[in-house]
Amino acid sequence: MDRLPVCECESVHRDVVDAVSPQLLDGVEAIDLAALFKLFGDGTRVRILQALRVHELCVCDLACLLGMTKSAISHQLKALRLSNLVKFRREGQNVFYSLADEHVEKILDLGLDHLRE
Amino acid sequence: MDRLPVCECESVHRDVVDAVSPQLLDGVEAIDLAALFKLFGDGTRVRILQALRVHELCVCDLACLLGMTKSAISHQLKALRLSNLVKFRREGQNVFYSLADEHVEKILDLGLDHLRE
DNA sequence: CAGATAATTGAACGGTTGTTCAACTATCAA
DNA sequence: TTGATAGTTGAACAACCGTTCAATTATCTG
Repeated sequence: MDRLPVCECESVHRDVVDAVSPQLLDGVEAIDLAALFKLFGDGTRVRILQALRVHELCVCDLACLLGMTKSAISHQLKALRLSNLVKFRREGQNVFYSLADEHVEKILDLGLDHLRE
Repeated sequence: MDRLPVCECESVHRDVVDAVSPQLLDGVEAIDLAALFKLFGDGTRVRILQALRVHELCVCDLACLLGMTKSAISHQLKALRLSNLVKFRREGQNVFYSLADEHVEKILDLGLDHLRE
């Protein structure tokens, strides 16, 4: 992700480029935004998130629903947790997960809208 | 992405799981949705998309704006093109790219909203 | 036609990432 | 305390992904 001023082009549209340039996402913002969407970019994680829309669930329930090991689920939940996409509460031996806020649902809905045209 | 009925858990919450199960994304849907978000999950691609919100741009312009080679940009544009996130028109030696529809902008905005709390 | 620039493509390389496996912690019950 | 179950963690491995590089196609100009 270098920022070298590489520009081999002769016929760049200077006026347009100059107009767009200040509205670009800076490096940090682009990386943060990409990191957010990256979390939605995995089949297991979107299934987890979609399931949590319906009801809070423990790791066990999710493993059962998705037909995967608790370890695999737990690893993905950790990623979602670290980015504040899900929250959790412990109750005895169980840890129940739920969606952190309504942004998550809106993003899922927009994605589904796009797929279904 | 197997679908083996692996469930090591003894204390699954049957009622909840049975209620959530029919509302799960099926395998294909989850993969398609993840594939869509995966395209937003890269710093270069989100910068390209954000730039195209402002004005249509040729490969040359984008390479200049992002400080990257035309080859790298072109590879990413191909991915965006294949998933109908951008459209393009040729004009002489230039190929101008622009966003395919307003879904793309909405998704970017929701992501930015989330980052900025 | 030949030459120059814009853009695309495929192979290859290195870094990232998701799952598995084994070990570990935490909580409850006897 | 001991044993059982829920959940977490780290290492390792394979699969995936983004950039680079070189070669190729497309278009315009002289």
